[in-house]
Amino acid sequence: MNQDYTANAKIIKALSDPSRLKIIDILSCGEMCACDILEHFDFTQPTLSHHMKVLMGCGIVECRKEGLWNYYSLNGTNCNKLILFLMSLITNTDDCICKEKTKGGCK
Amino acid sequence: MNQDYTANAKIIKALSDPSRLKIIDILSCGEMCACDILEHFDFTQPTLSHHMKVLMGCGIVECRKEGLWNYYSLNGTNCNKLILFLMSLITNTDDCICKEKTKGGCK
DNA sequence: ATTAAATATAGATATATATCTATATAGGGG
DNA sequence: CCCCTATATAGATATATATCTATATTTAAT
Repeated sequence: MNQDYTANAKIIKALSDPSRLKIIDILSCGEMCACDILEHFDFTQPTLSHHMKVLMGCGIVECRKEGLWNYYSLNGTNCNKLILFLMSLITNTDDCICKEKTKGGCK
Repeated sequence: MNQDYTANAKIIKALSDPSRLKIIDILSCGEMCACDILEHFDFTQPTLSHHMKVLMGCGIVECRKEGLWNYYSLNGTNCNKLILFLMSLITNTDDCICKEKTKGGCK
């Protein structure tokens, strides 16, 4: 399997959860500490910790530690790369995996 | 949980698999029947059937039946909607879920 | 040093899913 | 009607994951 598919699938998988989409939405306003993010949700602190780990594991979110607090923010570059990947994926480009259509019968 | 998050998470989850990303890439060239898509993969026909069901279930792929063959194609409108959702998600907009940053301490 | 607060980790559980083999269904051709 | 091909479904299995409770770690303040 092409490495691009695998690497981007990991990022996309990190975004495939409603709670994590909401976290991304929250962080789009700027950096925020975990305890303030948590107030937007009904789940427990360890669950948020898990979600943040997933989002950081794929490079879409970064963390700045300051005293007791973890300040999280979006990695804008990686967000943009994901958008560009998806746009190129759905766009018929010259280097597309298939060269010709199959209209009029298979094989 | 906001309905947008849930609905889009379902679409994003459908794209969170390397094989399904490859299928999207293949379909970006135009419609293709299942048997021809299958030739790009090592897994079995029922597995492809499963993947196509997932991709259709979220509205990102459509199917046109013709005789024995199923011709699959991307739903361009829904692809575009997904891109737009992601772009609005990572962009700090007026209707963002959080109104102010938390610089300088939490709570 | 003790305490309190923020976060992380461990372990458990329930659910989802990617894949397989085996079988069923459906449509076309002879 | 019978066979072949394309696709779907059923059922099994192994793995992943979202969540919880309980506990550990880290850092600051007193």
